[in-house]
Amino acid sequence: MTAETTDFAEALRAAGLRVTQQRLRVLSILMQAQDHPNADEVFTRAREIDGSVSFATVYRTLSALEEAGLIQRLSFENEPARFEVMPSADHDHLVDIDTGEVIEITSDEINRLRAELVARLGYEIVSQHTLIRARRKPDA
Amino acid sequence: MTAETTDFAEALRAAGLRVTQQRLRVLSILMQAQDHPNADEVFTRAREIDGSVSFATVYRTLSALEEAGLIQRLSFENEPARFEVMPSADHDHLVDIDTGEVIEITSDEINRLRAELVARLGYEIVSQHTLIRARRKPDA
DNA sequence: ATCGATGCAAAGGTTTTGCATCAAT
DNA sequence: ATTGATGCAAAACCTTTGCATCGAT
Repeated sequence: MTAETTDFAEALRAAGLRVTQQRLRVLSILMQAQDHPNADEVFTRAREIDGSVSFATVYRTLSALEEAGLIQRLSFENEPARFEVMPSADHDHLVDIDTGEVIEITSDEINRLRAELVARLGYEIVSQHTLIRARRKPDA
Repeated sequence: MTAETTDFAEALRAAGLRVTQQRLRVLSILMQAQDHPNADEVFTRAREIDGSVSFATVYRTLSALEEAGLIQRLSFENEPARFEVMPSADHDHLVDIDTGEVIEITSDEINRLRAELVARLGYEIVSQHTLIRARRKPDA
């Protein structure tokens, strides 16, 4: 077991989950991913490594990891949910509507303003996510 | 035809769509809605008025109206898409995770900051939406 | 040995689509 | 009359679930 998978294993145990090959695999796929794969893509990548992984397990694993706070589910418009390892800071996503490329963006100031606004309404933020659909500026 | 439906009719024609009973009905339902109904709820409400409206038409109509810029599709997490008439100003949604209540929130300052941020990346915002899952403050 | 996790297949819920008919232009 | 819109039913699509088996503890 590599140092990397040892870390994963500890995180899983800390969340009260059994350390299975499948979970290590899914976590590792998401940690290595440069993009934001959906369940089907995670499944395909997992299959390349272990031909016996099932669809059901991928879905169950993704839900379990989400509930354990290890990964985050992203709900984009009109497409299956995508996943990413839990980010350290709240960040949002910009989708290039022409290429489909996803860019992560962060603004502490916006986060602060939002928290204030929500607090004024008598609420506490549990989670938040901004989806921006944008197009490259032609004159950029 | 009431003044209200005349307005709808003009909006439809301006969008290059035929003015059908079904479209007027769906638009009218969304304009009167105090909530953010999903396709199924729109269908049910339409059925109460016209027993012949079909599911397929509701979905096709919602997509057509969205493309025409008359209504907006809201993608919440893990639930079917909801719809609202196109708002004059960009606004976001706060979902009370305990009651399911949806509250509309707006902040010109946040919108401005976001536009700036996106522009700096060389993009123009096509649409944007923030979903905040929140819980009432116990000590509010 | 226990009991949670898995794989398979089948079902569930939401949305789309093919096609004949209808109705707005 | 033309052609887009509708209704119906069937399919597609994404996700969840029942159940027998497997494997982590």
